[in-house]
Amino acid sequence: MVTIRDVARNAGVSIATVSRVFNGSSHVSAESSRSVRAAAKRLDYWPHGGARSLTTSLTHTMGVLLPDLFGDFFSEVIRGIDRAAREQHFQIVVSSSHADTEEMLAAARFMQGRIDGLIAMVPDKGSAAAIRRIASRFPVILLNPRFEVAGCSTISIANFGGARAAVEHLTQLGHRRIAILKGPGGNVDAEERLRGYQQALRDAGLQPDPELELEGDFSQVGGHRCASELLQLAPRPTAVFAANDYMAVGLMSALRDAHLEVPRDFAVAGFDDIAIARYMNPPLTTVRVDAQELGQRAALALITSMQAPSKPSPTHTVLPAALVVRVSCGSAANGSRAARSRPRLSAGG
Amino acid sequence: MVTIRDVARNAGVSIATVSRVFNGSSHVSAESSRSVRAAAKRLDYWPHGGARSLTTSLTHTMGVLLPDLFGDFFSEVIRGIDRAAREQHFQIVVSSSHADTEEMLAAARFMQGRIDGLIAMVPDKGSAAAIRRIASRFPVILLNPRFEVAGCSTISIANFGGARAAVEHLTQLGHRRIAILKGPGGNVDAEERLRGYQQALRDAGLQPDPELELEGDFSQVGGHRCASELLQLAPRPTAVFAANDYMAVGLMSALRDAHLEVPRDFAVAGFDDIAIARYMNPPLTTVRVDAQELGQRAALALITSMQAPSKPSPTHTVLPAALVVRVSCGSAANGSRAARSRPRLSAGG
DNA sequence: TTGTAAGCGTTATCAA
DNA sequence: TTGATAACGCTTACAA
Repeated sequence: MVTIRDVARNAGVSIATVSRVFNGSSHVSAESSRSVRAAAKRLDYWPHGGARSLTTSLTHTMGVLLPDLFGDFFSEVIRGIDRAAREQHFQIVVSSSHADTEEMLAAARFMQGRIDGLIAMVPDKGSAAAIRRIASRFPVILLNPRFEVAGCSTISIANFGGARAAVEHLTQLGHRRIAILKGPGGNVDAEERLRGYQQALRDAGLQPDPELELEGDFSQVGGHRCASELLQLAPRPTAVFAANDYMAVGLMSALRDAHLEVPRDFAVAGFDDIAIARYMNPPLTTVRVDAQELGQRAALALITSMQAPSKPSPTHTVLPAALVVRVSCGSAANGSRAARSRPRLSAGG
Repeated sequence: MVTIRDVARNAGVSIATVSRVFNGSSHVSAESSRSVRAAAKRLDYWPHGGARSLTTSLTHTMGVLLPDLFGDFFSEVIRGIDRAAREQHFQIVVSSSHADTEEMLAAARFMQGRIDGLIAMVPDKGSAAAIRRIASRFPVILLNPRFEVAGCSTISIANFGGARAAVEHLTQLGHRRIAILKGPGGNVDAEERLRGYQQALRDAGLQPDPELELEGDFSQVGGHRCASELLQLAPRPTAVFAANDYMAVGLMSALRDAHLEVPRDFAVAGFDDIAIARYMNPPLTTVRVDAQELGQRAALALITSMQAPSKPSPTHTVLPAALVVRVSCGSAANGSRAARSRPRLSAGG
């Protein structure tokens, strides 16, 4: 390995001078600068990032803790983080799928001394104490948090508002018996979307009915599985709100297998607006969430808070979730030809 | 920040002893060990990873260089890497979307001293020299490479064989005029799949026709856009092989808009077997590629090569791509009711 | 079994 | 403008 010492020797200067050249110090003669650069090029010298950050205690790296990396949503979040990070000349170290709090803590521990700050998405409430411990060591930005952590900025998605808008769309189309495919138990997003669903029902003078709340798991397979359960309900619902698009995809496929037609026999709405939603058959009415922006904002917030001279007071951002009306909910319940509702935005959570 | 020195002082021992306790050295008395652990707990001591790896010159981290992070494929690759890495107690630092070779090189340079090895996916041939430079500093595993780099192990996907199998499926169904939606120019995967398509045609005694090779870009929008071009071809093709599933999705959506039915009016085959392929309407016949395994194998290969006492000779693995027959290609060309071909595997590249 | 001290490859503080 | 040299937080001979 070529070190700063080799370059110094080769250029006939001290290591301090080499360091100065590479860090853009102005107090270097043109002559020295030239010979240092020449030597570095000759030797193909690459500075050792680890050593550098040991002295500066700046790593120019941010950690990312996610529950999983599966599917459009997480990949878009990471993409957003990566994009914003690169623009600010930051790298990211990613760690996901922690079986339990202990494993998550181990990952964070490992990052100690390798990152300047952390972006964490922790859907599990039991990890609050762990996050607090982590947040006492470096700046932490929380994504869609279930809990408050003193001093941590948060960025969330308007799960409640988005779900409410989707279900309101269904009630306005005349549907009275609307089922929901819930997300996995204990998941914040799932719970908030369920709340939004229930609120929209109440807003329409309907009573939430536990029988209509089907257990899902955010997966296509899960959505597919729910279909039979759905079809056994009596009287049969006329509409379904799937708490995410993957479940809607699975459900619609199962309905097709059962020779049921969407939206004629069932209105179906989803959540997330995954890339293929608009290309589905029929195109899926869903709630758009900008996962990439979630990541981007988090990265920017983190960099801001790391570069702040004193610990800034935390901010809490909620990204809007907008209803996107396509075809899968049809125009009106039970085939009656009511006016088709227009696309509308739901601004808050 | 609590350092090893604080723990030593608090426990009444030297820093060497603290270090020994944390590194599981046997030459420590039970008494010392106990008091060190107690002190560490009291102070909530977390070792500084960067400092540790400076002395050991082991970072327990691997770098990942990808062209992008968009879509199912890359997210599954990262997921596979992350999974295998965690099992071996490795972390990953990710960097993607490098506009040019210079930017990619900068990312690798930045990683110097922070990683033990690198997994790189570089679809651009012009980066060969850069990769060679990188590979001279630490072990590099190449994913789907376009070029050879001395000493680098590679893991690829059977693009050629998979595409050939898909198109062979179409010819066996009786199709004679088969178009292809090509991937972006300069992309290895795209080029290999095109080669496979052409070979399958020749195998069936058909002459590849440039007119039938439509320019695509691996995106849904691109697939959608190709539809009109496709429909203007005279005589009109009866089948289309899309070089990836996203384009197939966009194409099928456009065909639907044009009141054309798949597979009745067009047989459509894709490549990748993305998560929703089986749930599409109609379910998509495609070529399955295990992106996660690609990542997993790469991580394992990297760890193996890093831990080898001497530089091991490079290996070149090709992951099979298996044809998955669903509905989108129908049973026989032009509505004739030929026997439906069975799912079959294509083993090689 | 323990402690002292010499690194690891940098940056940063002094004098010169 | 330069060069010694002391950090940075840790591991690891080597001595005791």
